[in-house]
Amino acid sequence: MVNVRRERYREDTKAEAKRIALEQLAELGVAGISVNAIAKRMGVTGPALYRYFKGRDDLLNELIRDAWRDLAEAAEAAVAASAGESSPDRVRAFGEAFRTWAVTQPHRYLLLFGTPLPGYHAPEDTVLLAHRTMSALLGVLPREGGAAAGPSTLDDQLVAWAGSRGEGDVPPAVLLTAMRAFTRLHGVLSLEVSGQFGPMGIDPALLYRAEVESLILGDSEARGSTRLSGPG
Amino acid sequence: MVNVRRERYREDTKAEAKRIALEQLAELGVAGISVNAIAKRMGVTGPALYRYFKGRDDLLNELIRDAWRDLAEAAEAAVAASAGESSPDRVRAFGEAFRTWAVTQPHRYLLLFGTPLPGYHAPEDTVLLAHRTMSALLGVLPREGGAAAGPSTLDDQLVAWAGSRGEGDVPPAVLLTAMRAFTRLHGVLSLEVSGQFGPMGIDPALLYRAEVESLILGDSEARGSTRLSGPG
DNA sequence: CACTGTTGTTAGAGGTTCTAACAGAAGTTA
DNA sequence: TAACTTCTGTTAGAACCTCTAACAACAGTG
Repeated sequence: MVNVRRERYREDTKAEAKRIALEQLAELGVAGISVNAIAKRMGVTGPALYRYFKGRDDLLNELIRDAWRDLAEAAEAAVAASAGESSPDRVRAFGEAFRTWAVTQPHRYLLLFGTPLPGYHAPEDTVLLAHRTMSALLGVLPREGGAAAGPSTLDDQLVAWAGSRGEGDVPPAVLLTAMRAFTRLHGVLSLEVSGQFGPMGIDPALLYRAEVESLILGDSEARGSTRLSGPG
Repeated sequence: MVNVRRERYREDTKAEAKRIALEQLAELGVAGISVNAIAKRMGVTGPALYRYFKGRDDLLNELIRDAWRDLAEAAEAAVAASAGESSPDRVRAFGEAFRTWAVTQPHRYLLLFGTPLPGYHAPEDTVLLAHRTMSALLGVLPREGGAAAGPSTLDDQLVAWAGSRGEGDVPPAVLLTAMRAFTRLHGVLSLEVSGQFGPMGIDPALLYRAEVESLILGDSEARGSTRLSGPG
């Protein structure tokens, strides 16, 4: 029998350290996460925490992995909750869940999508967790014809990527749509959580929803305002 | 006569410090920028540099301002060089310039669009420099009808923002197009420079160009693949 | 009871930002 | 030229940081 008691204590200690680290992250960003300060707040000396994390980077990597898992669960929950609804409504549900997750904890969103840690390379399990969010999005997109979607090179890359992730049956057109949906939503969210809209006095939620609708409508409203090349 | 000689020496010293800071930024990110290390590399002791920068944050703020100016100049150059061409071609030119600037110095792009420095609030002159890039984009978009573009609230905010920046004559439809163009391009670039496409094996340049074309075509190709709501 | 592994401690090396007090050089003015 | 002011550099030091090493105390096991 492996000492389950020690194991549990160890998990609790790590969890509390990460909880405090998230508070520091919210307050002063990644640079504000200090192993020493966490230890002090837990009532132990600095080096004690090095029994639980190989180093500061190890702690940060765990925070990143936790965040990816958390985001994936939020996306999957929204997708599951919208089961049976129309594809547009499910895309809206995904979009709302994605944005809510981001704006309620912008520091965690930035941990995933902001400036990467120097030298960071996502380990395989983290890549897998990150893919789950994309997979949730793929689940609510309609499966359309298998015609070529974009440049053949891009199509090939998309198919290869999906195949390596166990989604080999998704046609490239849908993969491309998912990818573009993701980059568009992220484009708004990224600028929002990094405060770029602040000085402009623009409500990013409206812009975000406009982008969601544009994806759903296939940008048909573009004929009215977004289209750059006129009829003449 | 104000001491022009000292002034020049002072500017040169600051410029060299910032040059080294950019090298550190490229190598180890913002966290790798050290006033002490810069001073050592310049052959002086650490505190000497505090005669030139109030503190580390002051140095970082200057790097940010420089980057915004540099980006604006790149965008303006592309727009100027494409004078006389069609609007779609000018949008392409802007898009290419924007992307080239970003991918040739990803650390600087991340300095502007990545995780913001904790507590950072852009001073007015920096906001102005940031706006110049957006202004360049506005310059290559076709001026279309003044019909309502998005939700009236958003339209109002866009008009108010443009008005405060001396672009009161740009109709909201064009402002909205510019804003959406910017978020879409940034969406791809952001994920590219933060390395998110790496594990996917996807070439972001192709995705980026697809987004540029989608803006130009008013997403008419959406009927083929991107549209989510089918005809039936 | 003895042994092993885990968890905590203190000490310390080497790094950081930044302030204070001081020395000397450069520029200005009488 | 001499005196004065300003600027630029120095060293010393406080207060933080990460992380390693050596040691003590504890928990669990044969």
